[in-house]
Amino acid sequence: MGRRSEHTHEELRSMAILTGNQMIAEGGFAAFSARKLARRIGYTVGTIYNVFGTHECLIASINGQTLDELAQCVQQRLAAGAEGLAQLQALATAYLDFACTHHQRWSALFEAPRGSKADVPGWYLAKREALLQLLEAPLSRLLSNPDAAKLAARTLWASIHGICLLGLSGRLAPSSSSALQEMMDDLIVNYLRGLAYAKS
Amino acid sequence: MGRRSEHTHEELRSMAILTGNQMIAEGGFAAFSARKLARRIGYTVGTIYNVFGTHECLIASINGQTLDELAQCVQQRLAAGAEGLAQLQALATAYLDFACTHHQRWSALFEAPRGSKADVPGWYLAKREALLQLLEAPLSRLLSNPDAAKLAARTLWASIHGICLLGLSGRLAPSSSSALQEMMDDLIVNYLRGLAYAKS
DNA sequence: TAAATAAATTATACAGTGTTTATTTTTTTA
DNA sequence: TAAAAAAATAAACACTGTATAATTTATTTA
Repeated sequence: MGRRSEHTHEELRSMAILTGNQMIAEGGFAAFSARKLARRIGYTVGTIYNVFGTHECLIASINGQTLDELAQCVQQRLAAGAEGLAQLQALATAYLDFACTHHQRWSALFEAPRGSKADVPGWYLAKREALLQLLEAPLSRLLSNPDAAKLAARTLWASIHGICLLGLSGRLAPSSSSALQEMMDDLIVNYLRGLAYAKS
Repeated sequence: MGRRSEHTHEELRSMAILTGNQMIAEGGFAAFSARKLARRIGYTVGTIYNVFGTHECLIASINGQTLDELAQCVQQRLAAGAEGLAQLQALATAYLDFACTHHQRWSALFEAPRGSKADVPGWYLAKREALLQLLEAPLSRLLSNPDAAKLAARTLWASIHGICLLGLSGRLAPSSSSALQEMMDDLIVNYLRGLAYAKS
């Protein structure tokens, strides 16, 4: 079979991203392969490589979709209108909730074999940076010093991430959802209280 | 070639673990494969499977060695005699230093494709638990409530881990060693101060 | 409209991988 | 010395990502 023109380039692209995410959601990152994906959308590996170029870029595209949904989830919860500490807690909770609900897909964000630093697409880095900004904004309102806010955002971001990662991968003793929620609150409440008392 | 008896079972075991760690240190987890390992120690894949049973168990054995060295590193720094906050900072610094120095091997601890929860060897879980205990001990001395100490240990452990992971994998904007050290101190100092003021 | 060109899809091949099985060689045992 | 057990290999299986050549269709050109 040769050229068929049943789907445009963009259609193929979104079909692949959708199906890829389904595969990961069903069987985890390990259950994903370009060949299986191609078979599921009724095409061949070659077509996949025609559209995405390389395996790494294919995965980045699939994970990019997950990042988008994650960002949307967090942003939505932020719009609920909490302020200060409560806002940060809401943010962490939203992140944790998403990671729990879309366990496999969220894990896949970090299971992609990392090649050289440069071949992660720029638009993917931008999506990640946007998420970090969501955390930095409320911290800037809480802390007067902008540099301190930047540092606090990165520290909190990495810590929140660590709790999710170790918790959801079962590398931490009690990894029930509520136990993780408790750790999240513990982290944010105490870290922020520490920051507040640092001024005096 | 059949049986040769040039090396005992235990010798083969340690040869494989040593060489496996070398391979990971040189080219990262992606550069590792059972076949290459076998070739490097002058044997065949079959022999590797004879000794370790499965790929997952082989990797657990290699990573177990890394965990041992990590624990030794941390314990050594703990013996330096700091107390309280300084002791926790020393612990985090030791962890970060090890992760920096043995970047690839440390990363490999978390890059192993995770199968079902049950097929991680029990002795491997024990090694991890021992590391967590190193953190819980000084916290127990700092906090009167034992449950609070347990929670604090897990929260801190996961957070320290998150900073290392995101930092060393380049998923955080400035990932220089000193920047990570700054984040570590930021986390520990403020989190503990928050805990201290919680009592009053 | 007919021919030439470009584009998309597949088929095929290559070098890997983890894993299993049968086979061969060596050592130990009886 | 003969039989049994152990250790190592070779070969095969079903995969994987990737690259290239061949084929079919659509588009453009003459």
